Amino acid sequence: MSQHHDHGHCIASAMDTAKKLCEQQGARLTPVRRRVLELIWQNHKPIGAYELLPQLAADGFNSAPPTVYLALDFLLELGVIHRISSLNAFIGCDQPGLSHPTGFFICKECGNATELPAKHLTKLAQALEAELGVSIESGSHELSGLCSSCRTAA
Amino acid sequence: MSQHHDHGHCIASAMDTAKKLCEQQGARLTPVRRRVLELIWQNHKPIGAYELLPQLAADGFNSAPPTVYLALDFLLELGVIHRISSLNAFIGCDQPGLSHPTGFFICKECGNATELPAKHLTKLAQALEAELGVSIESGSHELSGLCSSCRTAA
DNA sequence: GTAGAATTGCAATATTATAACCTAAGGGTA
DNA sequence: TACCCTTAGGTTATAATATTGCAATTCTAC
Repeated sequence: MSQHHDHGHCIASAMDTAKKLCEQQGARLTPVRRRVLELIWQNHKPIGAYELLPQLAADGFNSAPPTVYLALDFLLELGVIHRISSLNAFIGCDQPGLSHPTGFFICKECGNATELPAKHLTKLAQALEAELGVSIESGSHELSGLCSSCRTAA
Repeated sequence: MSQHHDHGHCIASAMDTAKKLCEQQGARLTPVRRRVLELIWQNHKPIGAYELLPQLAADGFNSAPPTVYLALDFLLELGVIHRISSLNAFIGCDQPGLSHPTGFFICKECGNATELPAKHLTKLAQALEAELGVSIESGSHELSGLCSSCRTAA
């Protein structure tokens, strides 16, 4: 993800994919759900549930915690967002719809999160399964450091 | 980690390493800190801060949250325990003292957590640094599924 | 033995997330 | 359309996790 990309495209694409997935699954992308997804995609930084609440309130939505958590649960289930547990925050998924292992790199300077290429995560999982004799069903990988832009700037 | 290993050895070894690290660094392994570490090592399952509190109380220690969080922070800093953020829980480190990338496999059946071999994690980090142009400073990998014992049992 | 630093005790509070229960809205079918 | 059923959202309360700030104590170095 470059620093100055066409972010409007990111949002449009994410909303479009969510809409399609809902249609496929007979699920409803209701106003609150749609708005939560838009808010999460307002940039590439993870956002906390309690940061979303006042923004929902500003749009006239109810702003009690269950409102946002229900919407977040729905979007997680649909696979269009992920939870970053080390930050207690949520972020849009780059590759929604594909079932894939997930992980993020979060720049400690600019705060942007980049989804990790599934290829490497799959490879790691396979190596670990072979070595440990376990069967891996899910996982999360949360890395931090400096992104390429911030490295250059520094 | 086998199901029926000599766990007394795990504990003794962990306590011994903590003591040595403290001596090296001029840090103090005070009674609360020692006890928290022992409690964390009572088995190989991650344990939450609020589960530790009543156990500390039973030993006559103060049992307000800051007590346990101060001790946990100290042990994290010393590198003898890790935090598993997807569980809001803490677990002893197998290889304390070595600076290494950390990750765990947590069995969803028995709850035991196994530390992932650093070798694979290092390799992943290198591949990601090359591909994304980032510099990785820290990370956590939290995988779940069935451990080999539970797979066999099932 | 005293000063300064580190540690602990203690009370309050912040942050994140869920439970329980009720009301309202959509959507299919007679 | 009218009805029923299911899903979604509203509301209140509370649970679970974690931190802040300050006072009191203990340790260590000098």
